[in-house]
Amino acid sequence: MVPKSSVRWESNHAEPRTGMVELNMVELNKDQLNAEQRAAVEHGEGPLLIVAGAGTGKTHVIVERVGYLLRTAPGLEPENILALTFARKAAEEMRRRAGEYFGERALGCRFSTFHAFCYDLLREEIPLRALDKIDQWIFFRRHLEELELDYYLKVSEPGRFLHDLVDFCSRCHDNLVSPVQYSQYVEKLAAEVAQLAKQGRPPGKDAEQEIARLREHARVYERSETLQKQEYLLSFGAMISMAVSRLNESPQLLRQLQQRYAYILVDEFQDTNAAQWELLKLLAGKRRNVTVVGDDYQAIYRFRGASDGSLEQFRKKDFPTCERKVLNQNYRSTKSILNVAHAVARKLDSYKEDKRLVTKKKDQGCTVEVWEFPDAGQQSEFVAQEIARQIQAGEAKAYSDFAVLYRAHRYRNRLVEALRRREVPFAIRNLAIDNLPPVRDMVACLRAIGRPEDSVSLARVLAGPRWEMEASLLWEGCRLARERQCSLREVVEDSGWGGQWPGKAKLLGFLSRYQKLSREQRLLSWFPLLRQELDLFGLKEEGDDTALGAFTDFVIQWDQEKSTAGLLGEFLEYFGYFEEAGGRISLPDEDDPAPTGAASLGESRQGTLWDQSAEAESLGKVQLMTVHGAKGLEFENVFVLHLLRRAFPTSNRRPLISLPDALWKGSLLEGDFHIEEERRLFYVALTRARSTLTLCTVSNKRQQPSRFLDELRNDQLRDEQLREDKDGGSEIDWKKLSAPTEPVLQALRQEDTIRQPPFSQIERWTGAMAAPPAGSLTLSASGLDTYRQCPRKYQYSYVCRLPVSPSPALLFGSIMHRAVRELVSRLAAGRDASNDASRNASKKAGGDAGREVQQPETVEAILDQHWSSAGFTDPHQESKYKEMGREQLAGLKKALEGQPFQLLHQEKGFQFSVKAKQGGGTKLLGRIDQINQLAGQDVELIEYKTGRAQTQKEADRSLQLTLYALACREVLGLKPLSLVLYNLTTQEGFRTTRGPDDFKELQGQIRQVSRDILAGKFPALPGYHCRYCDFRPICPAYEDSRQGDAVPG
DNA sequence: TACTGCGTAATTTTT
DNA sequence: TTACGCAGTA
Repeated sequence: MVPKSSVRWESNHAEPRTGMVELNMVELNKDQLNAEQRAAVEHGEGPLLIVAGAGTGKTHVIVERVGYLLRTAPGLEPENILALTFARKAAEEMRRRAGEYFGERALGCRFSTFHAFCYDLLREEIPLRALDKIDQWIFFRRHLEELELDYYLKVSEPGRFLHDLVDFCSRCHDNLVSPVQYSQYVEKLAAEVAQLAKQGRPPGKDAEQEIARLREHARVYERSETLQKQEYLLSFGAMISMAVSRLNESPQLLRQLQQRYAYILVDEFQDTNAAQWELLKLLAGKRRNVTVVGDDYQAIYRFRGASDGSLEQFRKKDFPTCERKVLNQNYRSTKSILNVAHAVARKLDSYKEDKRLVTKKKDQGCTVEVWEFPDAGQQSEFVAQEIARQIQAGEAKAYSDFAVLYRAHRYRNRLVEALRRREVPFAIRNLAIDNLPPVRDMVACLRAIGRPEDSVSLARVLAGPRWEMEASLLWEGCRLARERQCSLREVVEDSGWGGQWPGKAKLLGFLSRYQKLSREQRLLSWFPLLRQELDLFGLKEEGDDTALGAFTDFVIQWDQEKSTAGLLGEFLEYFGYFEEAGGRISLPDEDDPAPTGAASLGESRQGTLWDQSAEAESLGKVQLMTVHGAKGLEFENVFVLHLLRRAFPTSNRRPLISLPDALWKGSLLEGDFHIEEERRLFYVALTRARSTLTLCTVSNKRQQPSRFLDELRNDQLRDEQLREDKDGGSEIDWKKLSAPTEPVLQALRQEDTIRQPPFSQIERWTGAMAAPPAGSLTLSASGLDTYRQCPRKYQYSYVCRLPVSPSPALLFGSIMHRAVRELVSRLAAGRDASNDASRNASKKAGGDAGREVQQPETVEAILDQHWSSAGFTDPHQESKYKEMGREQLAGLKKALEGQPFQLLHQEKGFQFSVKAKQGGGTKLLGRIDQINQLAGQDVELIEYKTGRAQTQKEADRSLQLTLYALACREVLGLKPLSLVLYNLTTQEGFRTTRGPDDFKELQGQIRQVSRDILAGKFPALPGYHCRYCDFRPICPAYEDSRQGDAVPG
């Protein structure tokens, strides 16, 4: 892994750099252009396509061409040059270099991203505000009712499909499909379907449903666009498409721009989408002085709308007269690395022989290594160990010479732990700070102030040392709140409670002081004060400032750009949606100017998470980032982590709502385009390395190496056999770590003991609640289920008894249970005595009472009688639920009408004990919805479900049903011959049975769970269910430990 | 060649 | 919760 000779290009960097990663080719002096580069730079008029492979000086050529044009084009002023790219940083970097090479005059050129260019263009006319994806989600969520969702509405989770809808709209913009055009497309289809029906070929229900679904897309797109326009909001996609519209509508403006921008240059052209492409053609006008630079192999952004084959299209379709220049002299990587990269490129559809990269480095460089590990833990340990070793041995000079790349952020966590253990400094690009303890403390504090009913957040706050509360008192308060069915806050405010608690007055004063402020003043006016006060709590640790600074910026931005009155309540609503939409707050880069008034608030973002001595500082930090994040960067030594099946390449996930082919501009996606894109991503990863490249993978029973590695190995074998093309084969050293090395073993041994992230105080307090008093354990079916899903959730809910407000879905369920009970009892009564089943039914309907029960007014009346709005916060959601309730009740009635039944019990409570082998027993509690008599002691149990329709399999496996059947036999002395799980959503009942073996198994499970509970075993079992868990604000599984610093630059 | 059932894992990001 | 890939079957 040691470079045989350390070829260093950065002669102007005598000292090791600290963290700062330069874009490639900075090192080349402007006069050092090779022949191809020079030809590209000195191209005259007309369209020019520069196909520039990785490390061939792409950006350098653009900047040089800007300089060349300024020097040579007669009468050309800087403002006549427009240089466009995609990332803000890339645009800034171009501008910086142009200034550096050609002086101040060059700064007069326009260096911009496509988005910024369009945004500015549109804002010249109307003041607009940009909406990112998350904010667009929130916008949709707030206007849910106006969108009139039907197919895409899930009542229990109204935001469920909003990302899909937002993505769909965005794809329309990318392809310049307007709401009208989409609607026309749908109506044309609808007409065709209708035509078929006329011809006596009924299209079937599927087609009708499909049309309805498409119409819903059209409606959402049209409505959301109208609403956004009304509020002067602009999504990313709309920036481009609206700019194109504006240019089309205003020939004068277009002419003006065409005259102004005599030369247009585009970097990373392979990432353009149809809309950007159209914009470019418009701006280029008749002069067509467009220079585009790109590399098909590095097109990795099709998932966000970039069209396929932009470079080919440029040449073949729109600018057939263009000149094509290929840059293939690579200044970055060793020959070994390029050989491996070539082996990958060769497999691409867009492969072109003339693009083959040729290294300018003189020696071969060291062999590329592929390491296979028995598990992911050892993989991370190895990488961390290897980096530490190379620094210690002097094989590498600085930590900042290392980069570790991964496909997705989540593969980073283990590595972070491993690096930290070895005290290797590292920096993470795009680090989200949302789940860091100080930020969570702050959010909990804001919620405790603004939402008195939020007991979970208050509990987190109360655990802070400042309030001098004992853990036992907190849990006593929680238990009391549950008993009184009130919030923790109400208990705390009760003057008769907590007399022995010294900090009580201080806490109440604190809460009421900020509550008053929060109702009267903008959040921003008192937020710094709160932050300062929290600093005094004694919880502050190193690095907290950095994270809290980023959160402060987030609040500032919200206040200045997104809020109306700026009050806390509005912020909490916004933030709740922000979290639900999956929003992340990232650390800002240190070289960015503070976007808002952070400095004026006395903030500092300079704090680092690592207290480094000056000596350590000079070694920089290992760079951790995703492969996407690494595009455009280069590093001396690159590790690529986790090259596994299903991890890299990932498995394909196509969008839920796709734009029809007929509306897709640009070439259609053909073949296995997902694998193609992943392969290009792999290519990008490989070509980041200058001297050493190490690929890591894992192989065991469940995990297998990536197919990309298989391909490399097969290629190598084939080449060795053929020996025809000495340079063609990838020379890779395949290594396998079968037995962990001693340092790795040591580290793994340490893992359990050291891995104690600085969780919030409440985590320690929860430990005090470990064991409930022995011998008095009571379990319900839901308690049992909860423990099995996540023991920690059980602890919060049943042991600590933290009060939580029931979710709308739960409220609906309990209302429906009561309503169903009434309906069933009326139906049963109606059958027995066919007179007064319904007082509300009109007499005019006449006939027997059984029919009277079917009158819709009765359903309405029953539902109204049991409905309570308490707990529903969203009126639209409530009315949707009520609508569902009506349908479900009506459906049930209809279903029951056809099936006579003998009602024996309703809501029948039970209680019995399961004896433990030693010590006391466990008391089981529950209530059975309905018991019908079949014959004699034979009965049928019915359990109603209002949520997602359960399946036969779920009925067969349901613990709840087993428990009820057992109770039925043990307590009621009845024989449960049949158990029915009845779905009110589908009016489908699944019938199942339980036998002695099932009861035995259940009792065994109950004993096991009881033992674990009494032993205080409450590990958190994180999973998808965390999304819906009330205890997220205090759960350690949801809390990141502090991580590395943000990458500057 | 489809279908069905189970186990596993849930991207990447532009002002 | 859901959707995909893989293995086993009609």
